[in-house]
Amino acid sequence: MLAPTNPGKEFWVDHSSPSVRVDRDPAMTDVARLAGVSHQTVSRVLNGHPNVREQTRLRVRAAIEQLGYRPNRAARTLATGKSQLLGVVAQNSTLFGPSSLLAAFELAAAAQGFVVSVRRVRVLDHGSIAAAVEHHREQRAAGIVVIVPTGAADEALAEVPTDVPVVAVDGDLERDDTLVTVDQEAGARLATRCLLEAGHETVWHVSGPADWFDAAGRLRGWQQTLEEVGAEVPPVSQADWSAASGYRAGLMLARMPEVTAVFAANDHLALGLLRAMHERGRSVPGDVSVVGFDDVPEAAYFIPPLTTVRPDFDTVATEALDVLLSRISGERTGSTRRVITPTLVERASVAPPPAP
Amino acid sequence: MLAPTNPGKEFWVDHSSPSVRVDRDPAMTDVARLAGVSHQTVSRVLNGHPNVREQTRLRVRAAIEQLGYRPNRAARTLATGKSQLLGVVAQNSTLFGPSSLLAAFELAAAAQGFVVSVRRVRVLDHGSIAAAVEHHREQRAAGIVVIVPTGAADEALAEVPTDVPVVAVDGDLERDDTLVTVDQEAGARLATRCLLEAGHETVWHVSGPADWFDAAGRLRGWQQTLEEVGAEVPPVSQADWSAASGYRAGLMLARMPEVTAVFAANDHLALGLLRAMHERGRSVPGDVSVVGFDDVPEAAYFIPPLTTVRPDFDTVATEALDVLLSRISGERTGSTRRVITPTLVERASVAPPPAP
DNA sequence: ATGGCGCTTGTTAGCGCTCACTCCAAGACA
DNA sequence: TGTCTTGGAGTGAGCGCTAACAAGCGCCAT
Repeated sequence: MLAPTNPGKEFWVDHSSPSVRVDRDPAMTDVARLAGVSHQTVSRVLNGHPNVREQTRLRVRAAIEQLGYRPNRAARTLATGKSQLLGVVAQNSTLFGPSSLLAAFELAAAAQGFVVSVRRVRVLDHGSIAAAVEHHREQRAAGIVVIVPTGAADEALAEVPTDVPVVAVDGDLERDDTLVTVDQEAGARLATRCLLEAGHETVWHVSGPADWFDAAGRLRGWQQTLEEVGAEVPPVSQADWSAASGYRAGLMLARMPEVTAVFAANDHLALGLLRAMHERGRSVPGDVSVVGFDDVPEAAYFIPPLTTVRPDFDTVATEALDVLLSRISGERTGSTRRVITPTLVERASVAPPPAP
Repeated sequence: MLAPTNPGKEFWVDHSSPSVRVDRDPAMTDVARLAGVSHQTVSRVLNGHPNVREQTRLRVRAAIEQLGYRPNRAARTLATGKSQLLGVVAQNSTLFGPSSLLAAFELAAAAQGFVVSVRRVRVLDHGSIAAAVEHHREQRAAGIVVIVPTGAADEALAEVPTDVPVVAVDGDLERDDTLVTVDQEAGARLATRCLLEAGHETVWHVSGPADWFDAAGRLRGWQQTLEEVGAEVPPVSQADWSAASGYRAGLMLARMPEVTAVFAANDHLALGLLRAMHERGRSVPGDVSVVGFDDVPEAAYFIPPLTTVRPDFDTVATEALDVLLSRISGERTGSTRRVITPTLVERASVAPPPAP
């Protein structure tokens, strides 16, 4: 029985020499045949197994090269039960923070030989998060990173089965036991203190959405700093993260002469604020000082250049990867929290208050 | 031989009733056993095959539910030779355009049941692009999207083997035969004409990096429009995409009183430009009018609000997906180019030139 | 009766890889 | 000389799924 049993699946043409497989990608057995070894030896070469004679190794490598062979990941995943796949769940946003984080994570993961699959959710509700995580579990992802900036997202995460390593980013320090995040409170403290030290009696705050941990943390840090020095805590302007809402808040604040210092929960809010002040004839930093948060690349070119707080998203990403990988390898099992401390970037939007 | 031959691989505990698999995720055969059917029937239910009795279908679904069964994608990929995986090659940037594109693509692909794996490259050189594409081929990606904004990237793409569908985004209209891109020239024409129609004698241009197709297209559109109306074509200020370089260009332009209208190749350049003008005491739009490109969310809150060109990245993404999927299914084979026309968003940074 | 057809279901053979084995030859040591 | 070890290779089973085929059933036309 040398002839193929199924003529429709003839892979080898026997009139050419050497035989050339047609119709499909070369597999390990094809390499083995060409190199005159068994498929197992090919596997050993591919996986860097030590007990292979140098000469054999070279023959196998040559055969791989000649055939243009590429290992089939699906087969490997099936055989080992492990994948080299890392899942990420992120919200559908082009906000600077999340984008930077994602890019840095993808780069770091690729450097470690992992494939990253990103699943975006339109809204941060329970069902969406759960579905996205489920999706990655179906792919047999080795580990999952979930960006959970709101309480609702965090609650969804709490119910995820624990048979696959999961690390939360931007989550709740009180709740998530495996978490990497920026120290929002520390950042807010930096911003607030910077304004107080410039001589302002107190600092006003334009806050991000109340259900975001980032916003809540920045609010807390701001409030605590004021209370520590015995400064009056003015009412908070609620906003979302957009320049538009910063502008609206700014329009109100511009009318109040007692407002001389404002800490905006992010740089885009600060941008809106700057424009409102400008329109209302209040000079920044002459009349009003402003500090932002995020250090977007453009912040240095706002009018005036914005003093802001810079969270190191690269570090957040690499730490998240580090924690995830060590959980995957099983060497870390308890709760692991990493909190990245941001730094203050001083530019030209802060000055002493105007003389009364 | 009822006892397992290998005691180390005992999956079934026979003292409980019904048998419960331990140690591994449930597989199709487990569902089949519980439902009292063959695994093939389970497969048919999962794949929506028509010829399954309703009662059987329900029994299978109940068993799936009870066991918490999730199909193993790796096994399916191996068996079918096809994956539901779409690879994306993108540069490591947090620029607004690429980020939006990526997010929109991921969302659209997920809606179609595809998994998206993103591979970032640090630099857009030949080797990096080739390696990233190769990586996706090794994953047996069903199709690949490559964002190729520069000539070097495009050259690398030209050498990619064609056994997997590839669509280029942001590439060269002259070269790539499967391409989705924004009509940069049309956008630039819109911007330039808008300034000319406001009464300016000519329009200056701050250009993006020369090796980017986007930058080259915008430059061409600008130049052609000026030539069409017989306006003088002033020298171009070369820049990269950053606000910093826009600022530097702006500093020069601010010193030249004959400059009354500037078209910046993107919004960030325009932002830097605005600050330079502001610092040098040239009012926008009183003395100088400015138009940008991209319509970043903050553009409406620049000082003054920026008139700009808006490319619809969502459409680019969905078109790219559409082209890719139709190539994967084999229904489209020839060259397919889709060019998305941008629109002008008029705000407050354009006005007639100052009276001489 | 007999054959054929449509519907439903089961059986079997892979997909390409890894893992746990076995096998063999060449030394080391008693 | 016999036995044990060790490096280098091969063999066979099986990961969980799909595709192709076969088989059983009831129904109709012959």
